Amino acid sequence: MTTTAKGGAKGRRSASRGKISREAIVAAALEVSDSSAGLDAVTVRSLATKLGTGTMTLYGYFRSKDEILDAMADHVMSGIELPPVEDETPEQALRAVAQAFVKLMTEHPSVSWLLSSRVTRSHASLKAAMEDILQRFVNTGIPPETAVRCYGLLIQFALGFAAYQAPRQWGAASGEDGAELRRQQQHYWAGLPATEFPLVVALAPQLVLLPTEDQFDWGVDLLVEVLTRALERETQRS
Amino acid sequence: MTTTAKGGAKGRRSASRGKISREAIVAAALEVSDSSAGLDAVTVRSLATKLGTGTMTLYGYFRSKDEILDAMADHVMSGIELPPVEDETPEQALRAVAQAFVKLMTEHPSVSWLLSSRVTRSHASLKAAMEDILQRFVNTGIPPETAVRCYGLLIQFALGFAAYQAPRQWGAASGEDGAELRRQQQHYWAGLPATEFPLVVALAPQLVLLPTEDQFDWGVDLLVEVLTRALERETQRS
DNA sequence: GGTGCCGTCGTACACAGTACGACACGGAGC
DNA sequence: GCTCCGTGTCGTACTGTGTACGACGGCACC
Repeated sequence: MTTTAKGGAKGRRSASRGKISREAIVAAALEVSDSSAGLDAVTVRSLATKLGTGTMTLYGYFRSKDEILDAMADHVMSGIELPPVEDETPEQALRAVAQAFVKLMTEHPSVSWLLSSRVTRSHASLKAAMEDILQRFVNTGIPPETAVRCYGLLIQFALGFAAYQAPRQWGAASGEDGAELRRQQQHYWAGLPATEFPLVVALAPQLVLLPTEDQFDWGVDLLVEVLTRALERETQRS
Repeated sequence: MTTTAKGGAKGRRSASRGKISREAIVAAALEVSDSSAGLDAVTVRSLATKLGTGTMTLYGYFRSKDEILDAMADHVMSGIELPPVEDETPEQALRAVAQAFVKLMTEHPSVSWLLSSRVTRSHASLKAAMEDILQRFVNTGIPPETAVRCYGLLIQFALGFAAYQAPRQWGAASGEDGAELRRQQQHYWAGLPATEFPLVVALAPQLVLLPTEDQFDWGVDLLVEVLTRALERETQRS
């Protein structure tokens, strides 16, 4: 390490005085971002006042705000709950991982944004999750190279879904509920000139349903099916 | 319209004096965000100086910076190039749309972020594209409701892929090239303790390839295959 | 009882978006 | 012709952001 890095080290001697800690900061940040105002409300100052400290105190625990965001992604990712591994078929494994991901996303909607920019960034629990998931896939007989691709595809799908869904939830949290928001959106689409946008107008009810659980399940079903099929072909060829 | 909205109207009498216009602003913004510095570099002040005007002048053409970002997404989306429609199978249509999307994303990498938060936002060319794509799907015999789901799934996949890939490209643009970046990342993964992360270490070469064109094609192939299969089942059941 | 170290945080700076109001100009009316 | 006004331009300033600097104060150790 080139810099002295006295501050960010994890070793900090048991939080000497205050009840403030890395964990407390991350918890506060997640609380803020998940409730109402979204990621934008996560501000160094807002976190500081929420924790009852000065702004600059936080910089004793993190070198920058970006590091706080990383820690948030890290923390959320570490909370991924995979059902215990027992004898699994590839299909079961794929589905379990997909569902665990989407659970994560719906619990921390705002963090999907973080993750989509930070999955590649390397941190402890993130890596651990990656290892776990890959291991799980390989255990079911999926060839390692294919396991990587499955991993990528599933994450990508889950992230895309969450990112697509998140704005609605934010809107919902900041006032009206999701159903009302959908209703408005539907009327907007339905209100377009039918001669110009016949399909959009006709399919308005379906369009607003795009970011629903149903849609996600549909996608997962499809993905799992095709992945398992591809796997079968692969294994039986070799 | 409740407000007077004298400024933002499109009608502005032919840009009276300067060569500045809505289009010029959007073009400058895209130029900035696509080159080197990414979306963060798109700043009202930076755009103004790039256009040789005062900062506040831009607010005569857009009501807020957010509106500029919307216009960027709008413009990019309007540039989507779908091959001419002729007799298509559902599979061909799905593939064509997927490829058009990813082409868009790779041409304007930074904008994938915009789109993933703004696809649902309703603007002219965005809607037009949606209508076009839906129409195309329906023309090949895909039932309208399923067409909507295919649309959602493909967009989601493309956005997820682009978002996953974009950070690398940014990094690449701001100094080293992509290959070098991948090499570093690979060594990072390979350098983890092998006892703790055996699979990550072993699969480092594959992991860095995740955000590659190949990976995208693989995903598209899978998606298209499974969608067409689902379609066949659906049509033959009814 | 010093003495030094380290966590805390008040202050300040650069930069973001944007509201307000002054300025300058081109055309309409006399 | 000059005046007046609408409209496009933009200088200034306000709020809010992330963060560097340096002063303060309490604890452990000699």
